[in-house]
Amino acid sequence: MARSYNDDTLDLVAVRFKVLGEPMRLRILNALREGERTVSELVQITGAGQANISKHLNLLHRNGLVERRKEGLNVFYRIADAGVFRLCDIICDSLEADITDRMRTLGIG
Amino acid sequence: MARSYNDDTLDLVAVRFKVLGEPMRLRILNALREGERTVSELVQITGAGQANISKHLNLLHRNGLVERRKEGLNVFYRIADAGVFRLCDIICDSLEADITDRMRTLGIG
DNA sequence: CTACTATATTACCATGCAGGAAATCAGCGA
DNA sequence: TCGCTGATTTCCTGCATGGTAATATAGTAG
Repeated sequence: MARSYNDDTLDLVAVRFKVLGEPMRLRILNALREGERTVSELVQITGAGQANISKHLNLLHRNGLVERRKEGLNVFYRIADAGVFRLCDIICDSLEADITDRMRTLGIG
Repeated sequence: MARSYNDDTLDLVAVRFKVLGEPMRLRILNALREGERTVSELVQITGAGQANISKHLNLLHRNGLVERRKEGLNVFYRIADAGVFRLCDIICDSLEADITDRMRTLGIG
């Protein structure tokens, strides 16, 4: 608790938040939740273009969120930092609390 | 644990990540850590322009991250969701682990 | 009323970036 | 070698958004 944040640290934290602030990247990470996947599999799962997925994976990799493993023609990606899902859970809790609050404010709850 | 994420949920989570993925907004939140502040105070603390801070505060407010209180000419903002700092702490831990890993890879550690 | 202050809003510019198409690279088999 | 496939990279376009200056709004004091 009570960790101190200087501007440089906040910049780094912001970068990571920004990386996670893209629906397609979250879908990719979510698809990797149960284990590693090839790029093609991720393309099929997400329905996005192959170049698009590749670029997102590159970004995720550069930011230490996924790891890669080459095997023949295929490249397998996997979650490098499971803490991501903890972040998502916290946000979901917060979102739910937010909705509950708004409903209470509106007198629905 | 093992919360399920559908696409709609991921979209909402991404929005929140995106809101937090801006250094200036993190600086604002960080400045609010010890208590409420007026817009002017935040302008002075962050060194940013007044319109800029106002817009960021508006966005933070719309997304349920800060609350406002009017008192005369001043508007006081405060943290609405302290979970934000938990998120930052998790990311910082992750960043530190990442750096440690890279140093080990380089044979420094 | 006017004048002043604190916020908010609008208009505009510049940058960043997601997405797609096409070219390129890499690895395998014939 | 050529051909095929998976993946990456490059180029381009359109949209979103951070920053700033100017304007507008709200609240206070005189």
